[in-house]
Amino acid sequence: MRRADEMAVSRLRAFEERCRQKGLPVTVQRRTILEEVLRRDDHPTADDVYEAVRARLPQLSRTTVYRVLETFVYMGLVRRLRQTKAARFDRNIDRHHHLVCSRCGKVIDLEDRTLDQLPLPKRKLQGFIIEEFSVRFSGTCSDCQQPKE
Amino acid sequence: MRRADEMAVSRLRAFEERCRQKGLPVTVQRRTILEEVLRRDDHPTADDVYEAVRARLPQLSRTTVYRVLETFVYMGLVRRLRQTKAARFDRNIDRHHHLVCSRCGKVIDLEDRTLDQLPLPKRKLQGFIIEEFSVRFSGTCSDCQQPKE
DNA sequence: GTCTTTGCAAATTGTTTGCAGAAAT
DNA sequence: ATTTCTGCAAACAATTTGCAAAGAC
Repeated sequence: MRRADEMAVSRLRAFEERCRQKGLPVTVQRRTILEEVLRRDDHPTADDVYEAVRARLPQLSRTTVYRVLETFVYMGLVRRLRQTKAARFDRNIDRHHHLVCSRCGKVIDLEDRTLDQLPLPKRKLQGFIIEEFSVRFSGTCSDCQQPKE
Repeated sequence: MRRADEMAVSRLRAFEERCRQKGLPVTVQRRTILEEVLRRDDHPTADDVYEAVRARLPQLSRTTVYRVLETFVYMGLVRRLRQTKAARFDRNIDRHHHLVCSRCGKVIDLEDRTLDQLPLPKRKLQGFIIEEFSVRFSGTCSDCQQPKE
């Protein structure tokens, strides 16, 4: 079993655990949507997830996908990104950074221990209580560098 | 004349200059919308700008605001932020960072020379040609820390 | 006069809501 | 049995488009 699969399995267990704690039902939709999001590293939009999961659950509605993803964000299982017009969902909840292509909107994860160690400004910055940070690099991805057109 | 006003005046001149270079007409709408955006440091949405400018140009349409802001982004006069559901526009085009309130969505600029000096990863990172970067801190702003409710 | 922009209305895209029936605990 | 979820239809929010008239150069 690959590393990524193991991670997904343990995250699915954690999900069921947390549902029980909070009294939330574990439904097929929730499990299937979570599997899909954990499987992907391309930060799918709600609609991407909908299209992908519909293959397995044909009666699934777009509304449910939105609602379930919202629940996952609330539970801290996935993260919502707003770098592009449609929100994208990120299975990676650890501190990490992003490369965003300014032409096609593609978002790629960047793990970088050096960046992670940016000192979190000592607690209050302009009255804010800082909880997280991440660095966003923007530029042109390799696909978008090609086309002369 | 205050510092900010001087900046706005020179930016308005730069705008007219660039329009001439590119053969783009300088219209009342464009000048008025640009004045409004340069006046504000609160990253207004297209709709905020529309509401504000409508006081001076009552016949202005929302469509025009969207189109004009798009043109400004294209010309490099302002920057578009997508931290919240509706896009916000930022008059500050120099390298800077943001504090984003995770409750109310407010975005505050952060100037920090130390952060600016993060070494831009040497040219190609995962095939990307990096052009810019910025650090985004998220947390709870002072207004949102109060309400017990 | 020519070319681009503007305003309007309508279409699109992304997301949310109300409600009745279905599923999970 | 109780509570929460799901699907549907419809509402809503943000943004975009087609087209004729108006404005800038």
